[in-house]
Amino acid sequence: MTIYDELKARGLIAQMTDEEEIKELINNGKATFYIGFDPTADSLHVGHFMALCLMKRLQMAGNKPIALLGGGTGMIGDPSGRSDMRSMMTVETIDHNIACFKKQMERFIDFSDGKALMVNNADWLLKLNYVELLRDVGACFSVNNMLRAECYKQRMEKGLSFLEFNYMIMQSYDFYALYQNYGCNMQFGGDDQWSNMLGGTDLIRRKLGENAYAMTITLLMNSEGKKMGKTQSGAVWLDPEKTSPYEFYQYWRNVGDEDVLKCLRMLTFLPLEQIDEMDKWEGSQLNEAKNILAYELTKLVHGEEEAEKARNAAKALFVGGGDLEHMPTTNLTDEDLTDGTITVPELMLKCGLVPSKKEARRLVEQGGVEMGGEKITDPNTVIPADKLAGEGLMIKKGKKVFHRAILG
RNA sequence: GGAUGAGUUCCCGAGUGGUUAAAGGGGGCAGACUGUAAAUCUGCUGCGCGAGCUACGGUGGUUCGAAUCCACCCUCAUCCA
Repeated sequence: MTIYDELKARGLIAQMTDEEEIKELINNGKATFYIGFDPTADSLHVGHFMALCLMKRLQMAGNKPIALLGGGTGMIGDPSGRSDMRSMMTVETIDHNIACFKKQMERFIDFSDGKALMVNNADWLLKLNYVELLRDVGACFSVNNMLRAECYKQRMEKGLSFLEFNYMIMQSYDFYALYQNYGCNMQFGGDDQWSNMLGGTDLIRRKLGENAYAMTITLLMNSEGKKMGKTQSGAVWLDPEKTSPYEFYQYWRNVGDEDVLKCLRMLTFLPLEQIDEMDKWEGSQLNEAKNILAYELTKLVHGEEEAEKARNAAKALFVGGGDLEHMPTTNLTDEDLTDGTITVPELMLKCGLVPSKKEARRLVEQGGVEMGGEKITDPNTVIPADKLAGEGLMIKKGKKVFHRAILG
């Protein structure tokens, strides 16, 4: 199976400029392609992870990836897919985020011996001279066309600043620069990047009279049409400090029935035959598919050891047996106690299980809290220190949030 | 630069001097049912044990009392230049 067919079979391909040419390039390892990552946060998330997987897949097929860090484009902010303006980031934030991205990418993509490159568009974008740039590439862009681009159209009502309007030009310039300096002939990106990417292939054609290609990958949406990889408290991060391997595992363990197979195809490296086999499963059998999905992804992102721990913890908590050692834990000290005791709302707050004590009280009143296997019925219940000693106290919030509090 | 309109709690959006921690919806959380799924039904949804405190773009003011009235400022949209 060719890499192109595989990508297609996994449902990863959304749009592309020239199917035949692209097939030819990537199937024969002739593509030098780039994917851009704007440093909008201090960790990569699931969307980035898909892009990294794609890089890896194409790299394994002999193509050369360039990871482009958006130190320059991050100064502007991509309006694509947003209904409001991004808040501007300071240079310090951008630099810090880039450093974080770098660390995470290196774990995932092999950058040794020039097998892949990592470059920062700050290196060329920041030194551009305004008038020079206008004369150089400004004439190649039609404002009429730009306004027709989906990413701007959506903003015509809410408003679009000139700053953001220029994002497409910056991204197009990136492709143009990479094409000239690194022989980069393809760009990949999320489907929301389509118009920005076309800007680049157009620019290369107009300026150099040459062809470059673009292909987008399907955005990972759940069956309700929402972007996956988001929780009510924000993104599912790849940084274990921001989203623990256990939480990460649980996120995937809890995807909807309709979404499991899609996720397996798009996100894991499991052979397609195996996934097709699982496609026949139905009903509660799908739970096994979810276990596999969660395990595979945790393994990819956090390594086998962490994946095992997360799986064991989940097993212990939901099924019984297994060890409880790796469940989410908060260590308390004597200072957290008052006269050797702590109230239930306070304890839950310290464990980060609730945003406020009020919320904890509400939960208790609604019968959503168990401690040490017993339902708490009175919010004023006081927990003595000895219950928190040793193995600690197991707290259950709702049906599937488990936490352990240990004193000392 | 001119004219008009808007900024409300996580989001959308009602409210236009006290009875408003603020209708309604969405989202979220909890309970029931389940398969750690979906759908459905029920309850909750600013903080505080409480007295109470903090909130309606910002700052001042009028008033016994303001999200609601006044002044100035900021931000955004629409039309005109």
